[in-house]
Amino acid sequence: MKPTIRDVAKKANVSVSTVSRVINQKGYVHEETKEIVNKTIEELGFIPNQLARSLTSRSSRIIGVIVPHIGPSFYGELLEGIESQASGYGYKIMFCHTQDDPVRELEYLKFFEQYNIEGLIIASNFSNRDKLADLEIPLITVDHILDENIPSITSDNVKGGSLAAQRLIKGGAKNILVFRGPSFLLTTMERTIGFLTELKQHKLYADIFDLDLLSPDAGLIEQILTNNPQVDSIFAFSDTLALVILNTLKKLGRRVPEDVQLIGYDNTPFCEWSTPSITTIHQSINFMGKQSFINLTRLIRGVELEALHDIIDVHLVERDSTK
Amino acid sequence: MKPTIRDVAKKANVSVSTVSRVINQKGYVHEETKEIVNKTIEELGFIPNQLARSLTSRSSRIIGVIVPHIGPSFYGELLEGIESQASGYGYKIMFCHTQDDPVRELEYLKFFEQYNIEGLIIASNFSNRDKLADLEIPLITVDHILDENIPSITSDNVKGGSLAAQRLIKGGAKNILVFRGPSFLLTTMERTIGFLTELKQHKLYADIFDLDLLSPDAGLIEQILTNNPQVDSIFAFSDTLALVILNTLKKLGRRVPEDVQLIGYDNTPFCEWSTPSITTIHQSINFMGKQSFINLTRLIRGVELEALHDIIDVHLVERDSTK
DNA sequence: GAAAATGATGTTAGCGGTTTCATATTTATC
DNA sequence: GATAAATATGAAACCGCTAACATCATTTTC
Repeated sequence: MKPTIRDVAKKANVSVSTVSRVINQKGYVHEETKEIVNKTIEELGFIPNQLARSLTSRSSRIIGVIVPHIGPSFYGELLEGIESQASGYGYKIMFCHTQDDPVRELEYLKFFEQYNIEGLIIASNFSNRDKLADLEIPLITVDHILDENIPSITSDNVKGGSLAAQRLIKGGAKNILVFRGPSFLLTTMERTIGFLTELKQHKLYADIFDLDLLSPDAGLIEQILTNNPQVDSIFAFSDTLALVILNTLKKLGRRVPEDVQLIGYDNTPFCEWSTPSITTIHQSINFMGKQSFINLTRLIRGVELEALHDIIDVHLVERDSTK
Repeated sequence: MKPTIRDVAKKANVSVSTVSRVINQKGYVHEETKEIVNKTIEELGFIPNQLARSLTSRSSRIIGVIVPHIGPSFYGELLEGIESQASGYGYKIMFCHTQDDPVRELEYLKFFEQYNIEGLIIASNFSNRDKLADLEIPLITVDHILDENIPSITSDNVKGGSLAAQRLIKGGAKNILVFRGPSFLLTTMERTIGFLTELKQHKLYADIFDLDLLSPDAGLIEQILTNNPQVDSIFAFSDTLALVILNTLKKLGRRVPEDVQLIGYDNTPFCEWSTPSITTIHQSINFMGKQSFINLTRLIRGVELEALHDIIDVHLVERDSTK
């Protein structure tokens, strides 16, 4: 049986409240007593039961994280960022992946409530927004903005789109194609706006196609590229997408970047390993994770946030797929 | 304030134990009473406090998962497999990533103990093995075998090595290079054994180099390949590695698969998108995650495992990088 | 129809901590 | 030296829930 605070108290010949004071470094405890208690804790290998502590203190030291999935790059890295920051603050994270299923969202929300989580980070496109309002726990969204009033950490997608446009224009873009993600995503819209605005200033425009960012339909891409023989510049909204496009271009005998320039998004490692390597927009995903946790702890402590919506900078990574 | 079981009891004009019986569907409750209680629960939006439940029932419904990191493919997918299975069983997972740091391992172990986790899945090469023995909670390792007596789920790495060898031999392999991971990993050793054993039967052998599987040193690879102009077949222990090798080969003007055949490992999505696409060994990572959770719940319930060490099958995925 | 079994419900003692309050001992203040 | 303030400790209530036990009504059994 695990030793409890009472075991420690008995062995150290003090009361449980004294032991509690020592553990929590709170209230008056004589230096000598403290030493005895600490020694006893050590001897017994006593580890306070966080579940019991949470019951009285009302702080579980657990935060919930909701992501749509984990497998491919983005969310895994985000999760890693959040977790590394959280552990430094003595918080544990409980995560779940909803696969964008509204029913699962609700299930998980209930789970989280049962465990008295102190805060919640949502990195998925949450459907049950009204339920969130009832939740009454600090909440922050990452990579999405669910509501004006819910604090968020997002990447500067407008700038990302803008940077991509600038780079393609610099390379002499005339006939431009955009392969973007689903249009209901905020990130998609923002990048599109940034990109098109920049083009407009140079009296350019682009044709836009909506695709799946993670497992793009290679056949569709081939068809689009075949139908657009004149294209000289492409902006893809994920590196994965860029990779498939690159491959298809090669297949069709178009040279990159000589015939067609290509820019991806995310700066995933394999951009560097393709031939040619892929120019891309770098997002500081890990940092976004860390920052979201930091802001969440502010909310938990009731400290005002510097900005309700925190926008993390992006930058262009020049490689060989642009002129 | 969140409603408690007492609030429900008072409003429904019953005792707390009756409410408890209704919640847990345990013991005798009159059908009518049950309905009243359920209705009251609904009205009040009562959600039982799992922390308090855990305190008495001694089951936290939390399991811990330790991975070295999450970012790139393998562990993210594993985590996703574990989580999807766990949530179906009403378990929540708490995870941490240790970055193979022994100090962090211990910190996390303590964290987990505080939360009375019911079981632990370790997917990292755990250093503090003696501490695990003290832990007294069900434990399972994935992708590693820490100890003869600790149940494990691993991939059939010997077969994986063997399959790769067979395929390369089929393609006429004569001069073979192996780019593997760090030799202290069990997976590395097993694949090596499987591969070399198969070669030996055909009176072949291979030169072996140890590299980093996730962020391989491209310069070193180029050097090795330059020093081995006669090489006609390469087995890389990760797809990432294979991709870098592929790229380097192209750079050196060697054709794949005509001059050099290449086989990767893992079957990550981008194998399909490179030119040529990469032949690889498929591991059922998600399934391993699920299976590890299922076996863990057996251990938690005290049910005998069918096999202490469960080995998950692998298979070859033929693509264009082999002859 | 009395004894035994079953159904339905309540009372209460924990689970392992925290925290308030009471009490006792020092130390500081005028 | 009396009073106030600071230090040190313990007893006990409580956090929200479960579960053992007690009680009483209703059936079943012979």
